Amino acid sequence: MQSRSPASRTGRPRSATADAAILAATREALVELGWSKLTLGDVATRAGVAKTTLYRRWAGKNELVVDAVAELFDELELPDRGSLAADIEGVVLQFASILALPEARSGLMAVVAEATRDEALRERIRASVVDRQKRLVLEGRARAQARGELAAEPDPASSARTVDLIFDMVAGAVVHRTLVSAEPADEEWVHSFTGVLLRGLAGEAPPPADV
Amino acid sequence: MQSRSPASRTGRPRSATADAAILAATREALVELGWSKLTLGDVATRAGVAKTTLYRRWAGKNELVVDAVAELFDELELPDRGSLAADIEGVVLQFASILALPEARSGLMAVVAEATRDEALRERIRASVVDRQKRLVLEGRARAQARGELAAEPDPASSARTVDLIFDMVAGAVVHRTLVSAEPADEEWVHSFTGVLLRGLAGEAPPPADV
Amino acid sequence: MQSRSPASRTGRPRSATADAAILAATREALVELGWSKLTLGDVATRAGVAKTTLYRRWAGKNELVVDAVAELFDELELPDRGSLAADIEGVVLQFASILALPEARSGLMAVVAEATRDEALRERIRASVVDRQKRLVLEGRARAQARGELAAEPDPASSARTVDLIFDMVAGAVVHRTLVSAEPADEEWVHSFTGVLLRGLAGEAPPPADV
Amino acid sequence: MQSRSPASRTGRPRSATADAAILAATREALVELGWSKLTLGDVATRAGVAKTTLYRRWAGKNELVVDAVAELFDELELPDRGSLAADIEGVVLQFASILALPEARSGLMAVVAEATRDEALRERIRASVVDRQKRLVLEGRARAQARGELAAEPDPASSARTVDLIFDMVAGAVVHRTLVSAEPADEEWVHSFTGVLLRGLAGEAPPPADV
DNA sequence: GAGTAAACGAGACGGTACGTCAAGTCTTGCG
DNA sequence: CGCAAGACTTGACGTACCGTCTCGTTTACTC
Repeated sequence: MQSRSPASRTGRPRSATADAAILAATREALVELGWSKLTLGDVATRAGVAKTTLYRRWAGKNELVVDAVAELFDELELPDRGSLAADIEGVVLQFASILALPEARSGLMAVVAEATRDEALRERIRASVVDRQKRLVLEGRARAQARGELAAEPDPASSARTVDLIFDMVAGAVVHRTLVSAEPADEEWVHSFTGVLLRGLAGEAPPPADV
Repeated sequence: MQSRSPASRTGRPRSATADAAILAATREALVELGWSKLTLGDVATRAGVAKTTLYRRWAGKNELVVDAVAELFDELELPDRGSLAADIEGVVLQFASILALPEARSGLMAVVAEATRDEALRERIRASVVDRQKRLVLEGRARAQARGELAAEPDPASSARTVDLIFDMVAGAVVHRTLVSAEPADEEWVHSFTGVLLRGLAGEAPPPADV
Repeated sequence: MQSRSPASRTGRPRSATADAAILAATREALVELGWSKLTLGDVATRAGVAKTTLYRRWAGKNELVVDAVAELFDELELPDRGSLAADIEGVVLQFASILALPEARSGLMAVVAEATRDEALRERIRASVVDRQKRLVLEGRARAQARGELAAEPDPASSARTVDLIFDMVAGAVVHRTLVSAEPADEEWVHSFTGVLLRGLAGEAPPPADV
Repeated sequence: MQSRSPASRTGRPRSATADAAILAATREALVELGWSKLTLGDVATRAGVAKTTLYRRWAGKNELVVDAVAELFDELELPDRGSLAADIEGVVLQFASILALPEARSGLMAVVAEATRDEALRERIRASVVDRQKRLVLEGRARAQARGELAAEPDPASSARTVDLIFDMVAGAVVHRTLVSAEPADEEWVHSFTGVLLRGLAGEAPPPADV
């Protein structure tokens, strides 16, 4: 999250509870106010903390919100449901349920938007949010290959590209459904989505003539 | 965009050039400053217009940026490339090229983020950005069905659901690739993406053993 | 009040009623809002007149208010009450009753304050407000000299100085009483004031021991 | 001037120098621009202070100017010149010399005008400007009574009324001479004024026939 | 268990932008 | 050309947060 120079061993140590209180207050404020009306002064007040304490730990609103939202993704995991399709549906539903939380909806897109002009922020998001999800894709694929549902990809570079592609497709679709179309990514939708993802558009409907 | 009561026929009419100047200035400022550092006062100055003139036409930053970005999507069209796959690749590339513009990158995600807490804004985005793209999906599908590449869907409700799903998948994947992964949605990527979209994950790689 | 070039004889003539309506609306606004919150746009609306019409006649707020307030002083006159003391009391009470009107209180001091930095405005005030009152002082003195209550002053320069002095004393005292001390200049006060003015401080109280 | 709750002992203390700089800047701006063109933003800039700092201490232009002008009256005092007439001339000259300052001319009338619609402002003016002067009248009268120039007034209520009357007459005359007539209240004028004030109009000229 | 160094709360500080308001000017079309 | 309507530029308003800076106070380590 944030670290102090290892040399500083003297003086009063930072309050551990303050960190937690600030992140909780940030999420609370995100729910009530949304990203754009969230102010650091207000967060500090909610957390029962002085503004300086907050600035001692985070550089600004962006960094703070990334950390606050990232904690929501801690619980993601991939239970083995027996088949690739079921595994995908499971993890997509988990992802969708997080995006349904107002604190995530408000904050996530906003920091992504900010990150278009801030490389460090983009890296922070990648490290604390994206990679945590991408790990599940890797895990799911390995499992599917073990089951024989997917062939092994020998070339590591091409393999990485495929993972990235799939991840962009999964995460992108859920995000777009949830935030842009503003419709719930419920079980029915996830099922349809998984169908297309696995079998393609053509395979979805009765098989085409030839192609 | 914005309209006045049709009854108001008296008084000095609004300057038509001002509108265009403001929207152009907004895009310019988006490129240089990005969403969060864009200020309406600065936009007004760039447009050679008073702040009040700007506020007379738009309620705030969000509405202004939506309109400014929406104009970028005016040029989208779907040339007939002969096959569904080629059509998809064509339109996805067009979409990706717009998202590659800095004025779109900076602004689009931000207004979407704002829209999570503002129904009217969400509707404005849908009307001026999303629907303009969704039309292409409809058109492409009709063409594919005419070619026999896709079967006709008799049930209109299910048909609409399918269009929405495909649209979320296409737009979401491109957006995620471009803004979150921060990698270019170039021809190679679009080709891979189209492959998965049409034939599914399983069909992408060399066919699996059995299943 | 204001004049147009005598050459302009063509075109639509100015509405005579507009002038009266504007001045009346100005006084109404002075009562309701006071000087500082009075706006020309509001006056125009109250008068049922366009702002341009107002600006065509007056240069600004100051000039307009002077004219609006000056009309209040039109009615001042000096009935012959038989003695200098009674005449003074009469005119002072008249003056006080005008200053008791909210439209005068609010506006008069404000334009005087503005006039400290605007020679033309000061002249306008002098012409339309001050001189109208000073005339009464002259008249009253002539009458008193005719009655033998005051000796004639042969030197015209010294005579003018005395009139100015008396006028400053009378007007100043009433204004200060009314606006700064914020107490009514009622009959009792006017009587005491007139006593001091005519007989002096020493003569006011029972005569001092010696001196 | 302005005070904070005595309990507030925490937090960064207010800068003492800022207060002085602001008041000085206010007087400077009054001289250069006059009341109506004085803006708080400009004052803040002149004082090298942020606008917020200014608003933290004063509610608005009126209060600020009253305090800035009030400081000019700090130096008023009443040296014993040996006779009532000489004392009066002395203090009136002092008062006139303050009113001759452009910072006082511009500001004082304007705040008085504002005070006609603002009880709190009127009280503030009374406390910081008027009472400071009225004290001198009281002192002068006591001294004159001690000298035997004036008889003691046994009734306290009537005594207070007399002081108020004299004060309105003195202050009103000087103000009117200076600001409305826009003539200097120089020694000659003050001498004439004192003559009338002490001996009355009748006593000023060669003694009238009878009365 | 005294000293010390950093964290802490409070809140003032210099800034920047906000969104609004009024001033005074400039088109419109109608009379 | 006068006039009502209303858009226009300009510039100040008073507010809200920003991120920084004192203050005086607390709290843990260290000697």
